[in-house]
Amino acid sequence: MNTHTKVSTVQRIESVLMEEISVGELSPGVRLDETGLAERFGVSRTPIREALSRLTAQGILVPGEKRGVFVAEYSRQELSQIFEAMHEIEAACARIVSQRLNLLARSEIEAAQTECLAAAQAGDRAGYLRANEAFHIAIYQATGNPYMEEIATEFRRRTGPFRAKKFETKDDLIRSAESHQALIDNIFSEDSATASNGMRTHMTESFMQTLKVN
Amino acid sequence: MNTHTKVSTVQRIESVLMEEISVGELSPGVRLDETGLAERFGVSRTPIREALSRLTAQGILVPGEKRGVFVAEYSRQELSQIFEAMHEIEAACARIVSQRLNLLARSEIEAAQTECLAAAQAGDRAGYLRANEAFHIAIYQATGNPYMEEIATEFRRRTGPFRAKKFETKDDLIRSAESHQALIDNIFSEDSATASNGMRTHMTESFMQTLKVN
DNA sequence: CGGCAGTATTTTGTATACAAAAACAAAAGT
DNA sequence: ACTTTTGTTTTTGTATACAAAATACTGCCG
Repeated sequence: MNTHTKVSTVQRIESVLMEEISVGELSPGVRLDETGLAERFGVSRTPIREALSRLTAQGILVPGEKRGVFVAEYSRQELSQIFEAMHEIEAACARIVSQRLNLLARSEIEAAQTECLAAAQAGDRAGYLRANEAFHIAIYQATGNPYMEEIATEFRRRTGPFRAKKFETKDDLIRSAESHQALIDNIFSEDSATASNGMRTHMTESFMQTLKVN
Repeated sequence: MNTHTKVSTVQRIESVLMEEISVGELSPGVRLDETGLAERFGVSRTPIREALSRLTAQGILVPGEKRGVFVAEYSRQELSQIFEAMHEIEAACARIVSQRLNLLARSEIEAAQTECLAAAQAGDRAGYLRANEAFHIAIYQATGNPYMEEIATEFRRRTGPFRAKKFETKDDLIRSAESHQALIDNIFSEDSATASNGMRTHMTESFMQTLKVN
């Protein structure tokens, strides 16, 4: 449960499942099976149960009414509510960043945007998904507040499988990468209202596009 | 793990520990002991381990470097960062409520405030702590967004033991309850900027007072 | 053919056992 | 007296066993 240098079986299982969920390999609504996973990972049920229990404690999995655990799924309304909360967090992050931007954080955001543009120009979808996440995470880290980062990242993870569906064509990637520039300009404007409103605009567009493909 | 009508041993243990942590009975930094808890609850180590693991997954407990789990504690700086994040969430909640306040939510907030005033006038500290939490939770629920409610409640839980220390005398209770009135006026003003700025003022005062006693 | 009861199977929650790692205490060496 | 080594105890992580609950399947009856 608490090894620092050696990753415990529980941690390993938890990480693998989390990754599969966040990239959509394990789709919302899918049932996870203790004994099947025990065979898959070559361990007893004990660490499987612990990993599954930890993931339910984090809301990533949800228990069935009587039995079974399932990958959390969201209705259209729930997704709207999640986006609303995410919208507020992202706007707050943008405001905080605009008020305390330092050279290092600024260069990290710009480097992340450079990666986004490169992946988009190359039509590399998987690379773009990664670069897009890294771009947003650079903004959260620029807040200098790990708790803001943690919440924002958690919302990103929850919406990840749904947002990913809006990136299909090379044009989709390019359009998204280019929209980051306006966002950066707003955040770097040193005006907190401009920064948070710029992020609100960006998140509203993201939400509208996500609704279209889900 | 997922019984709806019957509370499992794991859930029971988790709830009891969570409650003890949030009221400060289990202080930050205290070590929790599997075998001691197994004796205390009259069960084997298995459900204890699962409950402890779930609480570490939620950040409520933290693993030691090599062994043991401890109630999470926060430095002054960490507490500041948590308050900053909490401040943003609470301001966002106030803004959302001011934009969509309905009669039921309004009456629930006012009823919660009535309870606060009564507990304060009676000098009932424990009652006031409960009523104060219920007041803020009524605001979160008035957002109509369970995700906003969830995050805000989580921050309240994290800061609970620290905030509780500022309520010692009857005067402390009365002052706090009276400060809610300004907050309510701002939220009910139907102006979202007034609502969020009112909440920012309230949270800033709460933070300053909390720093004084911690 | 549909519904019900009984049986078999699967899933879940927990207890217990075992082995490895970490911590502590005592003894031996310098 | 201090340090190192060895032995003992405690803690941790996992496997296995057991019992209870839930579900699926089959056969019988109206």
